[in-house]
Amino acid sequence: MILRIDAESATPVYRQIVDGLRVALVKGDLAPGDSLPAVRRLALDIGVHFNTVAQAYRELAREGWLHISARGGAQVKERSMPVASKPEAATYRRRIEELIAQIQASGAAPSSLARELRRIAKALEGF
Amino acid sequence: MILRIDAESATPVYRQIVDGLRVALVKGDLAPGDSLPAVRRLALDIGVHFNTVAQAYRELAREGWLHISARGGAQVKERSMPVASKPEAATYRRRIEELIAQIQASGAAPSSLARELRRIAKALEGF
DNA sequence: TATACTGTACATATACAGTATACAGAGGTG
DNA sequence: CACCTCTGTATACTGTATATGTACAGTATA
Repeated sequence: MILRIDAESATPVYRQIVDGLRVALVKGDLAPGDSLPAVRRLALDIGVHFNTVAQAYRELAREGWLHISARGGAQVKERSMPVASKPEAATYRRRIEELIAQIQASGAAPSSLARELRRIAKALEGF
Repeated sequence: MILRIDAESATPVYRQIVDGLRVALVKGDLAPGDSLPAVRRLALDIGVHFNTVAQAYRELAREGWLHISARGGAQVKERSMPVASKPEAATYRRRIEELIAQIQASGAAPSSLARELRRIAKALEGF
């Protein structure tokens, strides 16, 4: 389980878990049918309380990614990608721009940043 | 002052203010020497307490964007872009991927998303 | 000095994050 | 069946973060 948690970060741990797992789910690294580690197991690995992991699992279940059961634990659902409303670009443009501005403000070179964005854009075309 | 606040959002208001202003600062819409609205004024406009705005201003001052004084209020500093350490792409790659995954999960079409990323990348080249 | 404007400081109410602990459900094994 | 062991859940509790109310201090101007 490749999942780095930054205890210093302002974003809460449970959301770091959600974010990290969601990336794996969207990319397909976690495929339908796959089992996730038990909450106590993952909690031990990343050094938090198991309830914090459980909260993250519940959030992903709420989003439709996981199916949680008493014995089987958390499993990736067959119907992975939720059937949400297709949002307009304007809806998420601001959020991307805010993140980019934040990264730029931290001193990242615009050219390097642009390269990274193109790389991700290219990867997206594969879908 | 174009600054939309979403009271429903999970991200706290003061950080929405910081994020929104930082975009304007990085883009240059807020240039060195410009004065920001008084805390009570902006607070009235967006419908929050002025202390919440003050907290946002202090955060941006801490980042080196603003100079705050008793009479002059908050002004954009000459030395806008902070002299931070140039972070490696790997440092922020994960954060971008997390945001993109989140947007994808909400149902955004990858092609539309890729187009948006390229647009931002192109804009970055201008710097 | 009086006034009117800036941002600041501090106490408070409330919500959120993380943990400890006890619990309930499901399946295996004596 | 009784028991054990594994799963996630529920509740209570502590500390932190957010937003506000109120009082204050600094600064320019009439």
